[in-house]
Amino acid sequence: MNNQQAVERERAIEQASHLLMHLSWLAQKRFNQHISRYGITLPQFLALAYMVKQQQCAMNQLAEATQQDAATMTGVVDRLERLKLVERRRNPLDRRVVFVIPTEKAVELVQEVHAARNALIARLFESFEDEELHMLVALLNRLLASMQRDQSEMSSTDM
Amino acid sequence: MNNQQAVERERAIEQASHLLMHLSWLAQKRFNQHISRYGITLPQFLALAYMVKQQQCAMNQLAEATQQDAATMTGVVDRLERLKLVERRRNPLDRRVVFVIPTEKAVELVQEVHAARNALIARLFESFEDEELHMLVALLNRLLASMQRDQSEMSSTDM
DNA sequence: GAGTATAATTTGCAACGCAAAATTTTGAAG
DNA sequence: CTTCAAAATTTTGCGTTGCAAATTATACTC
Repeated sequence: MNNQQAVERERAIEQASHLLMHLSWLAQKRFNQHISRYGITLPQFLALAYMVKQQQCAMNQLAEATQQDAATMTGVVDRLERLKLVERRRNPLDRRVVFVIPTEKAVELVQEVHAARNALIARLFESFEDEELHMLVALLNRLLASMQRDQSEMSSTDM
Repeated sequence: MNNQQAVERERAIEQASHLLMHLSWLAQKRFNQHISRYGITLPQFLALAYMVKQQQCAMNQLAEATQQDAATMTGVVDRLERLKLVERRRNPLDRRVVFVIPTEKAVELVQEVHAARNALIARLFESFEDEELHMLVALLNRLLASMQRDQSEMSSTDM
């Protein structure tokens, strides 16, 4: 009954907790491994992918969007610049802000990585029925939204 | 029909691919943030948690279980030792191997972190019905298994 | 025009991650 | 018993991330 259900839910939470940690650890290792073949790192790729989607963005946004510290972002963009994957350009309207712009090479790279990544993920889901896959995607979307909400609460309440 | 379904599946794979990357990035940031309050890092915690479960293990196993390089593991264990969270002890039967043993302090720490983490995760799932939560756990379990299989294939075929 | 806020960068330090070399110990073959 | 290859761990060295604190350049406000 009610009590029984509460116990079961708690057990499920525990499992979910462990699963999420383990899974995110493994997934990240795997993604990193995959991306390193293209000569860049995961933080670099995340920044690059966001830029390609936005066409152009300030260091500011970039740091917030990828959840990286501004100081860290400077270093990441430095390395991307060295690799000729991005260009920095000051905003003439407000010379404090720096726009970062992906090069052609970067756009191609991101597409390539995405395609390869999708192939990799497709293999993982081979044993999943269409329905299960869709269900999982829907649930993960909600979880992600929940995490993002949590994150913004965190930063607004300042801990 | 069939074609239609294939297209939809492909789209779902794409979403899943992006979701997994984004989610694992966020989750890891969040876990790290959470764990750093206890004065240790995520790699350190993963090693610690595994040790506590096993009571005792070789550097070897520890590295494999946590998917970290043996050389990296040495450093991680060094720091845990400095924090008095583990002890190193050579195996008398084979003096090449080093057993790592968690201290009392470590056992308590792991429990504490787990409890706090569960509370954190419980908040994330507040809007999930019991049924949805169980469904997600089941699906994630399968995904994890799939990833682990993939991982071992990777290492056996050496890329 | 002085003072404050904002965007980015710099500096400095600790932890990973990983390749390559070195060390210690084991086990097997001659 | 000696020699030599294999195994477990550590060391060395280098690049990247992560983050706190200080700095710089620019914009905005009074």
